Amino acid sequence: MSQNPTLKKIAERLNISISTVSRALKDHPDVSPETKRKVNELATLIEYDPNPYAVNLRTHSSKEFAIIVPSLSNYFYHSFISSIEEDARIYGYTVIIYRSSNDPQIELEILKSCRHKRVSGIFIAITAQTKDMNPFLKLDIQGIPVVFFDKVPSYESCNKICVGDAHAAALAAGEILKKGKKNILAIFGDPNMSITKARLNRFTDCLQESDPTIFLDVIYAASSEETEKKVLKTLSKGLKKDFAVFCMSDEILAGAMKAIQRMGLKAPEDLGVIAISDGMIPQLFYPEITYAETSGFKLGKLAFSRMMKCISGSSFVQTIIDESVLVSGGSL
Amino acid sequence: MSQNPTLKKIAERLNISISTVSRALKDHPDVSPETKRKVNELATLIEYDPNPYAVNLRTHSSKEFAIIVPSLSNYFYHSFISSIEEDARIYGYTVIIYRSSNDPQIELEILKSCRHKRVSGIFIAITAQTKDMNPFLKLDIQGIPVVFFDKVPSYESCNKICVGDAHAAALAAGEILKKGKKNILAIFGDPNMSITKARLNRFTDCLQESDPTIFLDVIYAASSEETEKKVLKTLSKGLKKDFAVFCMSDEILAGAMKAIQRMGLKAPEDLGVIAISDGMIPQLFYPEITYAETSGFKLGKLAFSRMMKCISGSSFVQTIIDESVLVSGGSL
DNA sequence: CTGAAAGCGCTTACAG
DNA sequence: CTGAAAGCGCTTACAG
Repeated sequence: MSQNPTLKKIAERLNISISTVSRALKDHPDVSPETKRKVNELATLIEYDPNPYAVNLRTHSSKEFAIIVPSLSNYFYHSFISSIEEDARIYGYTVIIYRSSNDPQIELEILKSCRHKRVSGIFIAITAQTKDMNPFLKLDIQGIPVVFFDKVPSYESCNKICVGDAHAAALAAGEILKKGKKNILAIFGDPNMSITKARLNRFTDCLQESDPTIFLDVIYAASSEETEKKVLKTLSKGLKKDFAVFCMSDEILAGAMKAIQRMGLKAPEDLGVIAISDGMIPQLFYPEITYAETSGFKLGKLAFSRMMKCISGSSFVQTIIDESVLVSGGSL
Repeated sequence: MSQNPTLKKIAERLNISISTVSRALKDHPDVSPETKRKVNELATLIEYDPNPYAVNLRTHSSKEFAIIVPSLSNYFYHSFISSIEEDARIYGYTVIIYRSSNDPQIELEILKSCRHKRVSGIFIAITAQTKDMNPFLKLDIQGIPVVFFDKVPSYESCNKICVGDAHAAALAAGEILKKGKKNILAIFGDPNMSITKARLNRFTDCLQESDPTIFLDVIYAASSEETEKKVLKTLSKGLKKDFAVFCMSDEILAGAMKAIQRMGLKAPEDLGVIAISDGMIPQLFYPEITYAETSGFKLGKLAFSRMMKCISGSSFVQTIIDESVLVSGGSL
């Protein structure tokens, strides 16, 4: 059983005290250059690395960020996570990824575990049912900063980094108008989610304000399968003139495309298709689907810099909105 | 600053020793029922939860599993991770997810961090370039079991849980033969990966043994984009009779489908399409793509039970192969 | 049945 | 410049 190298071992081998070794390793000004050299040499040789549990027990800091997401099967979250990991690495932080499975109960357990582990900070996209803000306030009191992203609570006084839902919806609506579409089938997700509300309101407002003659059919679907069924039903009634389908998310886009292909229809010839998306699914089709991009990567950068401000003691909270751009794929 | 509840606080309030509190909380037989009751009551009240760092420092065990994957943008890994998380929760373990980004250097850092954190066990899908087995042996010596899954090393003496690569390839080949396809374009990924070799060998063997008149064109592509380009080139030379495309992975399937759609071709009328896949991408198309399924979920169950055997002291190693099933989608 | 004590590996105020 | 000592919060052999 090869034991891990410890400060004690280095101290013994070098015949100096543990305190001095500890200081030498942190380049403390008190220690002589000569001692530092010797200590560092040996430390490198035996691959010394401080025991994180001991350090944490002493210092109460973990150099660890937690990212909590409802689901992992989502390209948007991947890019968010990648983005955070990239920055965290630079600052010497480790990233732990937790998945709440969209279950408030599991989310609560994860939060508790984060509290006990005294993580340095938490990035979280909450579940659709998360109502109780108390666990988050508790974390705050303990000095663990929380940065909400994407799926955020309506509670005012917290740090939120959001996709510009309204803006993305406006971009999509604008493109629909530009292309002269008059009959719109718009499909939205769970009406409880903050993002659904924001996207829906702006989308309908934009269309109706600009052109009152537009016929807008709004439907909701909780899953890809439900979307497919509902779209199929609508399409099988026959295609209207200047028809376009708007999908508020990737999941919905997947279902809609299934129905469209099933009916043997082609975009943009038979109908227009446009979505709000992270860009993965739109690119699987030809022509690629036109979409308003929600970039997890950019959101990650914004969230990380907000987090670092919290850690360095800034107590004021902020809501940051990342505006999307329109990516034209030829489907509209 | 609200301090965390500790054993000491409970002991003080109840006027008993810390040792007794500790024992009462673990339901140690030495402690009187009455004391246990009082301790548990107070513990629940003040939401006591042991400090994981202190526990680990004492016991050298973390009740934490690490899952290391090259990439997160992969439905197969999601289902694997979900599967492990599900089981881990039951046994009181936490799961940490790490992403190596397919970089052996980052992988090494992660392994080191796992070692220092003394995780209870590691599930890992290695990068395409991972050659050095030493870090894994070191972990083994330290008593940290490693279970390789999906992307596994060729090194014999370790625990491996694999997709039945050869079997999946054979399934696909069998289906191609059954449908009477004679001209096959087969697209494979990085030839260094163990899974590429296994899939390629069995695929070609199956086809050639059963029907020597079959014309097989094998190409390699490192990415979705490269696949698209190469398939486009092949297709633009004109379609052969009884033509089918085989894609060894989802990434390749995505690229191939792009090219096929671009050429305005339809499966199964113009050509057959078949893949080895986890099932997410095949279901985006209509008709759905026929595929040999590699189920991350099942693999997770197998890997977890292997891990638990390692933890309970079994020192013998094992390679487990999970055989796929064919899912017919209508594209062949 | 209960408690005092040692120790896991580290950091840091205090003393020299 | 260096070291002895206390303490983070827990567990557990030892003693009673």
